[in-house]
Amino acid sequence: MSSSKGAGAGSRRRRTRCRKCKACQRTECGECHFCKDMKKFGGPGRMKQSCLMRQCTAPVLPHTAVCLLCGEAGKEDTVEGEEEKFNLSLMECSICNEIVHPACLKMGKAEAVINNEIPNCWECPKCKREGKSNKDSGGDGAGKRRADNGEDGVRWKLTDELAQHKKKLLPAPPPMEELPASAHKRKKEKELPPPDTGPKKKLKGGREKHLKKKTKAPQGPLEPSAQSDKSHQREKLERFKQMCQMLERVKNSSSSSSSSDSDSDTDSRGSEGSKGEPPPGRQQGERASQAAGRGPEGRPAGRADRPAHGGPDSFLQWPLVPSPPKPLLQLERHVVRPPPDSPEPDSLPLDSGSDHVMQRDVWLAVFQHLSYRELCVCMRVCRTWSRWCCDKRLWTRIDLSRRKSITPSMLSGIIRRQPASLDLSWTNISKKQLMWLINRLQGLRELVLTGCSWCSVSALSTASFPSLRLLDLRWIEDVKDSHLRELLLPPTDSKPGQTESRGRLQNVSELRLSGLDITDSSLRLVVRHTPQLAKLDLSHCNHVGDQSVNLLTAANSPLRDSLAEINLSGCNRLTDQCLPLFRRCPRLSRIDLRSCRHVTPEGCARFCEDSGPPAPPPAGPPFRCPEEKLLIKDS
DNA sequence: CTGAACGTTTGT
DNA sequence: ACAAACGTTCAG
Repeated sequence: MSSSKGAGAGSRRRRTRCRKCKACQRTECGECHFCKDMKKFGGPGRMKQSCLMRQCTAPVLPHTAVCLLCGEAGKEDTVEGEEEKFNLSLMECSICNEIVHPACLKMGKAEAVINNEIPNCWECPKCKREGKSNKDSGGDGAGKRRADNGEDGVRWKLTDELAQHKKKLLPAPPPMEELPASAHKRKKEKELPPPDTGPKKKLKGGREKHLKKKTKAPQGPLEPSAQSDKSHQREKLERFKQMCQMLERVKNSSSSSSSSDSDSDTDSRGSEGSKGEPPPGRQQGERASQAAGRGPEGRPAGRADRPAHGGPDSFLQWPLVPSPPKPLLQLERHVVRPPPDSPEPDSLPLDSGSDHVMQRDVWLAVFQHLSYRELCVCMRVCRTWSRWCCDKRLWTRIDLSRRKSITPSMLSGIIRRQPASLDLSWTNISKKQLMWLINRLQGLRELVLTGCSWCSVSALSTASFPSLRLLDLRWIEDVKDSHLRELLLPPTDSKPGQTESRGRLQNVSELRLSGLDITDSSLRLVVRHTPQLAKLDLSHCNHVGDQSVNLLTAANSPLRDSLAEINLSGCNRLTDQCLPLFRRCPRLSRIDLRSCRHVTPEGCARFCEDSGPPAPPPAGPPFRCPEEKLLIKDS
């Protein structure tokens, strides 16, 4: 086969639509060459090209792209700073085609030339240092560089130059004859019942046209009509693209004060930024945001029924673009599919044609006793087993904690298995990955994100989790009150008539916030918006003090009745004064006050005395209050 | 050099 | 499994 595949030094990676630029949001014109070719417009469908009016102006790297050096995807949304985002984004070199994280390159980036017209595109320092350029191939010595130009940027299809360049660099691939015969023989033949042709329709069609041309343009002079036609089309296209880009630039400079002129990114979703999303980085942010969809909607509007509600849409609209607001369309990328049912088929087909006597349920009963590793082995046995072994009953807990990176295949693997409990702690999962996941795990009951960065965790603020019972946000970096607010408050877009004006964590019964710098203002929100809370972990929260306990246990706090366990270990602002407050909570059966410097064993002893039988000696860890209220305290 | 054709990748 | 469409090849 063509060697065009290997990850070898910079084989070309196909780019894909951004889905956000003006062009992407257009509908097909139905009139250009390519539209006319499409089956839907009555054409033969041979050209397989997108409508000229829809040529994306900022094509992005596909989701499957990974860094050549470290093998990981773009991670720009795991960090905050502009520069860090850049360093962790994937950049594709327009010369050597390699895709890398700038951070993974050992060399300084000073020499690199960033192409502002195309997301995630640069001339890498390596190529620059070696003095390579993609112009030298063109034969026209006019050494125009790609980054400055207007034109090259507009023509994002690098095909011409790069193709030639490639031809030069790589030895021509073996001719690999495709006999014309083999060329026709394709599966689609059956779908092509064109009136006049037999088995050779393709060929014929092609030739027909060419013939036509020939007859029309005998030779010498280029046929004027066709020629001008084409150039006209192309001109139109280029003008259109330029316009798109200008629009985007204008928008960016006006909507974001960011210095970077490159943000083709802020484009369509710019207006949504009003929701308090962290500002996207530079053009690279494009990729992330497109993937993430950045739906501001609390709920990732399933495509199923989007009642044509008028109001709330307005804030989604695109300020500069008169065309009908389509942004919602993009959310379709996050369509929430129902978790797969028990994987088909019901029985195991044998080579003989009959079915194995043991049916799926029986096999599942067997599989249930296997470790995850063994299950994975079974999945390689046959197709049917591969499906069965993904049954969500076999994968109720998936633990990916401390994985160096979360790869696309892991993500899809998770979705296939629909776990009830997912542990992603101490991973560098990115926001877009997390968003992608949670929108597809509507049955998730436990989510552990200990030690992730808020940049990523903020993905939670864009979805709702009706099934979630346990949320673990311990030791997340950089969490501010405003962040938690975003997470805890009900989605602002909840419709007036909707009963669902409730918080996202409505049904959460266990919340772990250990190690966060949250203040009472966040706790108030917790009180209000997690009414089912039975277990609360606030250990090592520096700002938690007696007043916090007062809040949690106040008469108007729903938690007063729901709380069963509270962990306050390491909260050094707490004093003995908080102890009596716990008596307000009838269900409270476990209070962890270890390592609370200002809570004294004596105080604890008094507390226990008051609430019951004799106190134990006030020393020697752990100190336990021998009552149904279990108070844990060290010396 | 151009554009039709098409294998192949990408996303759903 | 399928639809869309990217990038390359090759006839003209």
